[in-house]
Amino acid sequence: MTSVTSPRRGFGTLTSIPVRAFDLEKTLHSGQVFHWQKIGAGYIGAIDETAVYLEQSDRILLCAKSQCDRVIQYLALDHQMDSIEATFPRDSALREATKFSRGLRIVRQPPWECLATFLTSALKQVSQIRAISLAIRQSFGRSLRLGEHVLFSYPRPEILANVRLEDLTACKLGFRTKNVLAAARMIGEGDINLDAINGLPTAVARDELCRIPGVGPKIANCVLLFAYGRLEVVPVDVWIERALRANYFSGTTKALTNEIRTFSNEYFGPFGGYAQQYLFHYWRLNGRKLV
DNA sequence: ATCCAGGATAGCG
DNA sequence: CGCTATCATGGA
Repeated sequence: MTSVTSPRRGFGTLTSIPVRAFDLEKTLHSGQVFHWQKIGAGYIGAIDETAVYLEQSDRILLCAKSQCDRVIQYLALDHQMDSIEATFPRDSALREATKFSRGLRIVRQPPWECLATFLTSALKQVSQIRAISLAIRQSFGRSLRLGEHVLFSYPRPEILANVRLEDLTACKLGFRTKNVLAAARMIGEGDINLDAINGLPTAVARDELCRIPGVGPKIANCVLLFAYGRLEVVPVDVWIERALRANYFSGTTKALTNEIRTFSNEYFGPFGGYAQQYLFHYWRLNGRKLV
């Protein structure tokens, strides 16, 4: 970190963090977090209960000096991308996806908002997940001022546990409403301890998360990867399944979903979560061109 | 209009 | 165990 500072209208004095193999926009728009808003050359959003402004130009990331440590942690700027990518299997599909997605980081998201957000993600498009996240934040979150802007934190489980069903339904969660309420209550009552999951082996942590209604293997894996830093975990969604079918099972017409799941968490290695996210990002933006 | 979306689950055989 | 219908809602 350097002492270079730079003033930005309304966002106070910003500090420069040198970064490499990092792309802010890719990271914030890769289907991990859904609440960041583009403002001019930068982004505003909440990291937990703190309002943050972020702006990147080339190999410099700007943020408020007092928030540097938090930002570095959240954006996982400490990940050694060269070492991580060196562990990838060397096939052409992943190589292409890696070239396209380089700079994307797997963030360290607060567990509760990650869990709740992915509970709302089932059978929804990214744009709708985003709309739901913003609606829940605006309806029940804490308002945070940032210069002339107002943004909202994700409401704590104790808050959501006590909202009226119809008020949450108004956020367009559809059939997922009752699952979010149930999750908020389990955590509010201490039946599930999200902090304690940090200390559990991944398989045990996954079982624990799956006790929550609406959480199955895929959503549990998303939370393990995006909130608990289990970088070996590979969530398999419809996009990844398509990408894997097309690139690794092209001959076999009827590869079972189960086989694909088994394959994915053995083939991609100790940082399979990153490989998965690169493939997801590439495949989602480029359709089926990659074969 | 019809199909699909970063799935999970109860209910079948 | 494996398979299927179903769950709200909006976008393509």
